[in-house]
Amino acid sequence: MARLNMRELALKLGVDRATVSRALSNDKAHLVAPATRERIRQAAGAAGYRPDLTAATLRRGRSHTVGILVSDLGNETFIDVIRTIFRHLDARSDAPPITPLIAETLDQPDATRRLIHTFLSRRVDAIISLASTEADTAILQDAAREVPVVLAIRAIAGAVFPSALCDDRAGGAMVATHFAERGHKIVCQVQGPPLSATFKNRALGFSEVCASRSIVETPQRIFAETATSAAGKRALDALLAVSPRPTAIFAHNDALALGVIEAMRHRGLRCPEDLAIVGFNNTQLSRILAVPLSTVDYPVEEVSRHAGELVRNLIADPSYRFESRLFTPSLIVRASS
Amino acid sequence: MARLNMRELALKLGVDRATVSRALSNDKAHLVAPATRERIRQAAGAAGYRPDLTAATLRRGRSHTVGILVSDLGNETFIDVIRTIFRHLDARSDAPPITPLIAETLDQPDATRRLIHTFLSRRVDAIISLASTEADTAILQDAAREVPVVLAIRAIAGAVFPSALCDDRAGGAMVATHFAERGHKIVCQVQGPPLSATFKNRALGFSEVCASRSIVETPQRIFAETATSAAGKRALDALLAVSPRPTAIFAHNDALALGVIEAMRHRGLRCPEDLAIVGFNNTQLSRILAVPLSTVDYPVEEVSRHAGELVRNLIADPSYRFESRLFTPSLIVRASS
DNA sequence: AACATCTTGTCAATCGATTGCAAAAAGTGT
DNA sequence: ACACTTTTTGCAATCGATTGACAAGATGTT
Repeated sequence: MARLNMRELALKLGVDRATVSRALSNDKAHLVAPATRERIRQAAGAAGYRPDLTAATLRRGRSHTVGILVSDLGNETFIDVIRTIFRHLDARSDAPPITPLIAETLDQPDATRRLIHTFLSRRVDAIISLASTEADTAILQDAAREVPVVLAIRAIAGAVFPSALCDDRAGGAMVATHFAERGHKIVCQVQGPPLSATFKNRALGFSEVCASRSIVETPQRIFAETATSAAGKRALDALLAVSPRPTAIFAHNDALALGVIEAMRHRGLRCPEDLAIVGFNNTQLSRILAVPLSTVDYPVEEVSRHAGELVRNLIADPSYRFESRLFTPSLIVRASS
Repeated sequence: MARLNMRELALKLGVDRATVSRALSNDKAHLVAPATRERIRQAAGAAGYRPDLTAATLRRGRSHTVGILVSDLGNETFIDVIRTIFRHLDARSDAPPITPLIAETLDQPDATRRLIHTFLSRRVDAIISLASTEADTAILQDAAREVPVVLAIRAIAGAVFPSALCDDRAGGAMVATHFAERGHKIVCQVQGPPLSATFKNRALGFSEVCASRSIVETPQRIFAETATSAAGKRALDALLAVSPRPTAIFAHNDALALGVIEAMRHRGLRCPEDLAIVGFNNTQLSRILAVPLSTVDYPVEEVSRHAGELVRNLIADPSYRFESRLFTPSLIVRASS
C-alpha cells in the first residue's frame, strides 16, 4: 500500500532526491543534464510516481487550489458560472492546473465563516465568492488579508473587491425599454430578496427607464422573500390587488417568472394577452415553457472568464492592478411579452 | 502577511508546540491539564490561529478530503446528488468535516485519468465517481488500490465497487406496467447512450415487463447518441417511421422526453392523446411543462446518503465489509400518460 | 519512607518535496 | 598543463503539525 516517494525513486536511480525534484519540475528542469532528466522522467513514468502535492504545498506555500463559495448549488446560472470558471482555470497548459474546492453556503453567515476558515486552513491560493451577501462582508475582508478574494455575480455594497459582474442595472433598463416600445403604460416588478445587490440593481435600472419614458410603475412593488417559483406564485395574488393594474411585469429571475405564469394559468389568465412578463437569466426553463419566456441572457462566459483571469493574475502577483468589470447582458424577446 | 503558526503560538504561551497540538486536537485533548487546555484554546481563538491542514495531512496521512468525479455538472440529478452527499459528509459534528474536491470529466477518459491522478496527488481519502462509464474501469481499479473508490448513480459492468445506485431496471419495469394498465398495446423506447449501464438497465426492465404482459415493443428501438432534448427531437422522426406505430413511449430521461414533446408540438401532435410519454428523473422541467410529464422519481436522498456512508466507513476502515445497494425509484403519473 | 501510579509536559523524529549553497565535474582558452 | 568559467549534482535546512518515548512532578498506598 505504501506509495512510491521521491526518496525511493532517487535511491533506485542512484541520484539525489534534489535532482529528481528538479528533473520533474517545470521551471528548474534546465538545471539538470538532458540525459539524466530524461532517464528520471522515464523512470518516474514507468514506476507510476506521483508527487505528493500536500508536501509540495507545505514547502512552496502555494497549493494551486482555489476555493469557490456559492450560495446555492441548485441555481443553474451559478453552476454554469462555476463550470466555466473550472475550464478557464484548468485549461491553460503552460501553468500548472488549479484544483477548485467548492462549498455551498446556503446564504448562512455562520456556515460561510466556517467554510472560509476551512479554505484558509487548506491554504487555497485564492477565494472566489459567487453571489455573496452583505452579511459576508467582514469575513471576506478578513480572508482578503491572507489571500486574494474575487467576487463574481453579486457585488457587495460598500466593499471593494476585484469582481466580475453582470450589469444588472442595464439588464433592468433593457426590460423597461422593451415594455415602453411595446406600448405598455403601467408596469410592475416582482423583486428578489433586497439584501442582494443583484436584485437592487435590476430594480434600479428598470425604474430609471420607467421614469424617463414616463411609464407608470405601480407604487406597490412586490417583494419575494426568495427568488423561487413558489414565491412567484404567491406574488400573483399581490399583483392582482395592485391598482392601477399593470399590463406587464418584470420578474427578477426566471424562477419567479415561472411562478407567476403558473399562478396565471390556474386563474385562467393568458400570457402575454392579459399580462406580459419578462424574466432574467435565460435559464433552460425559459425556452421550454408553453409560452416561451422573454428573458435577459446572463453573460456567463464573460463573467467566468474575467473571474478566472482575476484569480490567475492576483495569485501570480498580489499587487496586480486589477480591473473589476461589468458585463452587459442582452434581452431575448420571446412569446411572453 | 505571515500567518501565525503553532510554534509561535506555543512560544507566546510558554509551552511546547506538542502541548498546543494536543490541546487543540479532538482525540488527545485529555492528555493536557484542563486549565492549560483552556488557556491554550482561548489564546488560539483570540489570536485567530488556524492550523495548516496541509502540514497536518502530510504528517497524518489523512487529508479529510474526498474527490468527486462527475461526468456532467449541467445535469440536475447529478448536482442534486453531489450537494446531498456534501451535506452528509459535512454535517456530522463528531467527526472532522470532509472537504469535497469536484471534477467534471465530460465522459472523456483522458481527462478522467488526469483528474484522478490529481486527486491522488492531493491525497484524497476516497473517491466517489458519479456516472462513470466503462472506459473508466481500469483507471478506477488502479485508484482503488490506493484509496477506497465508491460508485454512485451508474454501475460499471463487470467491475465490483462499493456502490449506491438507483434500481433502474425496476424503474423501467414500472413504466411498462403503467403502460399495460392504461391499455397500451404497442410501445417503444427512446434509449440513452448504451455505454451507460443506467440506460441498459432501464431498457431491460421495461422490455421484461412488456414481454410478460404481452405488450408489443416495436422491434426498432430508438437510440439517442446523447441523453439530451436535441436528441429527443431527432428521435421523433425515427419514431414516426416505426411500424407498427406505438401509442406510448418511454424516454430514458426527462430531457429526451422533452425533446420528443417539443417535436410533437411542432408537428401538431397532442400528448397524451396521440402519443403518451413517460420520462425519468423527475427533474424540475417535468413539473412545469404545459402537459406535466409523467416520470420516474430518482431516489436522490437515499443514493446520496448511502454513498456518503460507504465513504465514511471505508475511510475509517478500508477492510469494512461494505454493502452495495440499489434504491427503488417511484413512478409519478402526470398528464402526459 | 519507599514504591507504584498517574498526570503533565518536553524532546526529537517524522511526513515528502523544494531550494540555497557549495562541491564536483566538465568544458574552454591559452 | 593550468587557470577559469559553466554545467551538473549533492548536502542539508525548511515548510508546520503530529506523536512515540521519556522525564519530572504530583498523588496515593502500605
